[in-house]
Amino acid sequence: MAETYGIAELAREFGVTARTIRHYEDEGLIAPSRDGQRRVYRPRDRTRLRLILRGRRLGFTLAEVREIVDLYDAAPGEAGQLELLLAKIGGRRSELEAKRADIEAALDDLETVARNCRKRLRGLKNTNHSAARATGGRRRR
Amino acid sequence: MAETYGIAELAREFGVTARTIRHYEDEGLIAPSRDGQRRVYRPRDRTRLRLILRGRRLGFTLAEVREIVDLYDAAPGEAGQLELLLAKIGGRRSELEAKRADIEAALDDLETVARNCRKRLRGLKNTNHSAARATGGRRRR
DNA sequence: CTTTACGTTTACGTAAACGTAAACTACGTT
DNA sequence: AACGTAGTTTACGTTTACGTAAACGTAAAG
Repeated sequence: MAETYGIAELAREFGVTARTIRHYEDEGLIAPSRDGQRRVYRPRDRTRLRLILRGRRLGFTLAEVREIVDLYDAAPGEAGQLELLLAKIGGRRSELEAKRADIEAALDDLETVARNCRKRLRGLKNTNHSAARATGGRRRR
Repeated sequence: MAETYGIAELAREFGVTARTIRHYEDEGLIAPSRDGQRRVYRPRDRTRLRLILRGRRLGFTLAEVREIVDLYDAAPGEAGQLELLLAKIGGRRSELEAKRADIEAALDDLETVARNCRKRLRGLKNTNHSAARATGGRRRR
């Protein structure tokens, strides 16, 4: 067991460049172990990278993403720490729900435009058909 | 009627700076009318600004946002145009749905962490209670 | 008449998130 | 021995999305 990955391998899998992954490391979002000088990524790092990229797709900054992924491997800790962690999670959840609401709204808006669009299309087709039967020819007025 | 707004007014309402709004204009995302040199925003512009900011919150670039908002006031057009518009809308809808899926996944993940967290909290409390009754004192081990 | 509020353009500055290139190492292959 | 592949660090470059400052105009209020 103990699956490992090279940086190029990981980069290919996630469709990013090695530079990007190294950048995330510079920013403290990921911390692969090393075999001498070479970075060695393990499943745990792979998971983190997945979370990072998902965060980025959702428009979070790297700083925000770091805070989010850090929630995932917070030490077991004592009661106070756990409650603080829960509070942070609650905050992030609210943010995500707000974004989801934005998305729903955007989808609704797009659907409205699409409906309008289809209606006009039907209008056009009917007009063409009537005109075709009435004048035996092209549209035009 | 014909409600109008100054740039500062609009900025306050949406919690952005005037600079930001002007920048959106520079980038061709909004085009207020003018009273001499001054920008005059009308309800239509206000709506566009809302759409722009929503797009930004969802992590779209200004270039993407422009393409999106442009879908909203595409000219009535002919059949071909309408179908192309519908196709574009379909594309954007897919993007939004992908983002929504990302959000759902993120929410699920957070919920899992929270559940674990609460479980450990309950564990701690029970340990404390038993220890308190058994030893009349603090936890530890 | 000056202050205050709001507005304008122009232009340089900046933070974030990488891109890109250089210069080098190390390993397995041909 | 030369080559390809994968990796490393260092460092300057670039794009995006504004921030910030300068210098100025306009109009109502004290």
